[in-house]
Amino acid sequence: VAQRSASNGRTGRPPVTSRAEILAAARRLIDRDGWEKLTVRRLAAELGIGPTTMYHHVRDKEALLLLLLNEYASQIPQPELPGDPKERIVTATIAIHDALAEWPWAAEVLTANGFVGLFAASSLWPVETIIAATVETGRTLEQAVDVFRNIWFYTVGEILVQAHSPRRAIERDPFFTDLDPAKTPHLAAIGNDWPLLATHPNYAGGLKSLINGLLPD
Amino acid sequence: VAQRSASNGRTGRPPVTSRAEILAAARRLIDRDGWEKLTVRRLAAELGIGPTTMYHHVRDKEALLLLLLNEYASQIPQPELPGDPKERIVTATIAIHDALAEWPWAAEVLTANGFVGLFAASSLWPVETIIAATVETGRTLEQAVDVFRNIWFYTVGEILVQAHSPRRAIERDPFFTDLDPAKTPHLAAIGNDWPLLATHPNYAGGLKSLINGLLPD
DNA sequence: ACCTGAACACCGTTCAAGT
DNA sequence: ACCTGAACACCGTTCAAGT
Repeated sequence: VAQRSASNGRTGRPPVTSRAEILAAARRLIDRDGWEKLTVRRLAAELGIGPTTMYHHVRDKEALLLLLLNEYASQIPQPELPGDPKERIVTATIAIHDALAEWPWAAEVLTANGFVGLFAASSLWPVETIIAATVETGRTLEQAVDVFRNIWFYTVGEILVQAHSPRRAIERDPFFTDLDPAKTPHLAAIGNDWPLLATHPNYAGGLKSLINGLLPD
Repeated sequence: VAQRSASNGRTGRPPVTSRAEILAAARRLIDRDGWEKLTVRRLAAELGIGPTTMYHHVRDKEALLLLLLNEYASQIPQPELPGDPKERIVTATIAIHDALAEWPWAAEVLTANGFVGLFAASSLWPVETIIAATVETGRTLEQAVDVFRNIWFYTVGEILVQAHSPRRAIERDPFFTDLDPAKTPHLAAIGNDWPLLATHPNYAGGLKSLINGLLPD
């Protein structure tokens, strides 16, 4: 590589790594050790490079996360989309949801960085699909953006809450114990059953309800 | 105070601070310098105590945040609740939403810690209200918990996304510029207008749609 | 009983110097 | 052109020693 660079007309010290290698290592690190363990220094160690070399390939850590996110998002496969607009919205949304649910840190990056404006073009098909389908039902572009945003709020919330909820229901034994039944009768009745009732996830069901509420026939 | 402690039968070095003082200082710090600036060390400096004294009053930083959150949540005033169950849900939810929207870091703590199980009893009235109202519409307790969770997802998502969205629409000038109109025609058409279309917030509207979708008559 | 500073094991980032 | 280590300005937390 160094030789090629030289014959390429480029001069100076040959690179020891590249943006692509950095992104691959970051993904390896997250998959192996978890999202919290992705630090600039650990990443450098993973690559066997100096702790500050990354800064020659990526602006800073935030930019790294954004690159990582877009790389991941661009790999979300576009499913068969149904003809019915509302069903199409459901299908497209579930595709984003399931992809993000597998990589909850992605949703975290997304929230932490504001909004979809940071998505690269390659990952925008779900957004386009939802907007287009809404317009197809007779709504204006402005209303369609609104519909998308509401769906987005719901989806982000579900993923983040789910991601941080304790896996096992047993983790916090005394749940709604010692509640005053006079003030909160229902919660007192539920008591320790809350985790049981609340754990079984039904994202698709809630999503359909939301869409039906947003787009009544 | 030290003297009283002594006459109290207590011995040893008199305390220089208390849990209440720590919580008050933390809130002062957040309100003045922002949520990101709340660190154990800055908090100690704010109080004029050693950087590690906090650990004698609060288990660790996470516990501090939870205490802070519950203190804040218990201060959410309970509004007049309408008789109609669905309207009652809207009113109660908007009360939580508005309180959390003013303190977005609270929503962050809440997500970061899983779920409502961490709420102290004093802050549970909105949860109780939503569950009770849903049961009143003829649903089971299990369905009511589901309704609450869906509302919670939507609310948390809205607050977190809103909190991290850039205040001014102008911050990222080239928005959906240079999109391929063949692949994403609607987004290409929207282009730089996205921030304009997407900024005007309508939480209450989306919430009502969600509730209508979840609880059809 | 309560407080303290030193210390540990980390962060992200800048920058002058080196190849 | 690219890489490096030292350095800066921080974190949260533990713990022995002090009052």
